[in-house]
Amino acid sequence: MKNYKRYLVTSALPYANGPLHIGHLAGVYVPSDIYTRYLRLKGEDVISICGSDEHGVPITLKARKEGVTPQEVVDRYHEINKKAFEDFGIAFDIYSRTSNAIHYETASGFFSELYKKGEFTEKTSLQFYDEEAGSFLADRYITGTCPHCGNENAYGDQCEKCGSSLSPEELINPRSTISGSTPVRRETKHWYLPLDKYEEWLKQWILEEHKEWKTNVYGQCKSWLDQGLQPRAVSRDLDWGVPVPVEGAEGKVLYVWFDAPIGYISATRELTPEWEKYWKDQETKMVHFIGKDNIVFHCIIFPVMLKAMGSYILPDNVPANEFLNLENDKISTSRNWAVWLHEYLEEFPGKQDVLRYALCASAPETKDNDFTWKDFQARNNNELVAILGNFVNRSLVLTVNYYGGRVPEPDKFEDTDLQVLETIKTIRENVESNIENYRFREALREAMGLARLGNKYLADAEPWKVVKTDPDRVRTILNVSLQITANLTIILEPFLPFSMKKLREWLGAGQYKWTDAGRTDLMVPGHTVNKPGLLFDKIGDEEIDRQVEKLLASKKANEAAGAGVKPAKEMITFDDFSGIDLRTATVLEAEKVPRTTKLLKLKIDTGLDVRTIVSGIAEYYEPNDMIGRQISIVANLEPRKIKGIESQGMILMAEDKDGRLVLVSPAEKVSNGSTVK
RNA sequence: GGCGAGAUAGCUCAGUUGGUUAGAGCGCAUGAUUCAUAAUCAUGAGGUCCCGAGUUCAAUUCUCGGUCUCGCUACCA
Repeated sequence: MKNYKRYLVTSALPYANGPLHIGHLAGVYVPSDIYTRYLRLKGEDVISICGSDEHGVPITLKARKEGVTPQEVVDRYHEINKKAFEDFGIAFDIYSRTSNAIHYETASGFFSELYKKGEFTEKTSLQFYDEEAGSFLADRYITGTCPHCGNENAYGDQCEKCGSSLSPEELINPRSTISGSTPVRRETKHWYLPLDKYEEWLKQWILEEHKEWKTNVYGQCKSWLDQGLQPRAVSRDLDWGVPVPVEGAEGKVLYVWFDAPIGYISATRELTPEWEKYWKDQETKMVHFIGKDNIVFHCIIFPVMLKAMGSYILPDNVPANEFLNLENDKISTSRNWAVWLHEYLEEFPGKQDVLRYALCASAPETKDNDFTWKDFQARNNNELVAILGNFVNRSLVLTVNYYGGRVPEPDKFEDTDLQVLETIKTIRENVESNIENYRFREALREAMGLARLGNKYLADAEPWKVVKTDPDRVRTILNVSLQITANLTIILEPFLPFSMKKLREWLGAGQYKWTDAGRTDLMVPGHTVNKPGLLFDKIGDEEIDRQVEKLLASKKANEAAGAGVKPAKEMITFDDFSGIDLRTATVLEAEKVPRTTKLLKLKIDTGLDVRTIVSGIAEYYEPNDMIGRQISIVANLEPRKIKGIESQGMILMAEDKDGRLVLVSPAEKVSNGSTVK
């Protein structure tokens, strides 16, 4: 393995449209912080970079909805998140943001340089502009008639019927799917990063040279590379973001996924004038900590950007984690199903390490994982309190009781003592190799093994008994216990920084280095230790129940507040209503549309005729369940081709807030073709 | 529907380049112990290693098919 001179650790930039929750922490920030703290403790030259990702469409939408500017939205969450990270002990060297000047300058410069080098493909096109919605339309927001097969509902990028690849301007009679209006053509120019040009290089770099990447990461990269890469637009028509620094590019900004990773670079520039040695020296090891949803950007797109620049280094590894669930349900910001970091910090003051421990111990490293408050409580009470806190307490209390807190001079080390002391080194090595391979769960388990070892040592040596017969022996036993305790402050420091600081204060110890772990003379005879407090407190059922209730309450509040219930539509006239021909009908045949998940093709008897309707209900109704059923339909809806099948009408369905669909049927059997009013 | 990842003790996870009794931590049971926040230590019980077929002397491990979970993607007037 290559020896590096310095490390550059990046953590995914949290998107500044909401507060941080435990999912972010477990997936990205706790691991990256452990890694960084470990490297610092080793005395490595390491910087840890993060910041708010503040551009992109969702933020402009949120701002519009709240009637404020995008800047106000990002200011709000940037402050909340920055403070929450600090209070939680995620020790970034800098937490920057992509709306600041240095980022604009960096991102702009990055683009310009690639532009000058001719790395971009430029494409001027007449793009469709929706005047009602006031924006350019992405390809898939446009439908129209396919020039090849005449399918009236081809998409801007592809015709689903004949399979041909299209560009929106080829469509005949285009329509905006946003407003339904006919879009106008406006000339617009965009720049594309030709990922395809780098395909062979990527294959070599990832598939051949980085077989050690995690299977989820490697597998997803392979899948992208096997499918073949397409040029990817790096600009967007939008007024929120870094302006494209090219003449004639007014009203265009850098695509947020081009913009955001450059944030790592601008944050580094903001941090240190020596930023280039972290980004451009082959002896720097760069590691990106991210969640699994970001793999393609950090493994394909950003590396291509860096490679195209020429002078930049590439990530050595991208340890992407899976997702964390909460109490058996997906974490959701909009449904308020989350444990918010800023709230946790208020409700569990001084317990940063407990959450750090719980999240690391069951981090979603290899598959999605579930966080439960019960597990959190058990981790605290049975592991932090019972194993770690207890051992520390035992050795310190005994020392205070027997020697007034003075570290005893050891008498004679017996085999058992030497074995225990020797094991510390083994544990250190195991923790080391696990951390360096991004296996933080296992590393933590190993590290806790030292506290277990301590408890066992005390139980076997029984100083409280021996003290009556052989006081000299007890001096050795407690000396060994104190050496174990001192070693704990080193080995657990990356995981539990707050508690280990406290423990070092009790020991009256200074700041050790990682390489001190394994030493058996950390506690010098004669040195005085302080009377200990409790390293961790038990967490009672009431506290846990309160959190669970809080979650359930937010679930109920959501329902009560009608979250997910769509706002009322505009008033219509009776004439408008009577223009809709609603009827009852009976399903005669039903089958799944091949190669789709949701679509059923139904043949129905409407009383007027027998016709075909395609409906997206396959996830809720089996074809067999549908046959013979009486349903309600819109009979005079303009026919539409779906997956090449003409759908002549629409089935009425009730859709609840979770998207579940239920048939709206007559309560009793009526004749087909009965009008519904 | 396509692609990727996962499925191993009650819970959270290791592991097996195919080979006799599949491991750890926590929980649970029993015993020991009292320096310690009823903490600790020892012992033990718990597993058709997702299902089916195939290859093999031998499969939890390899191959094929399927089921379920998650992500990306398609699609849902």
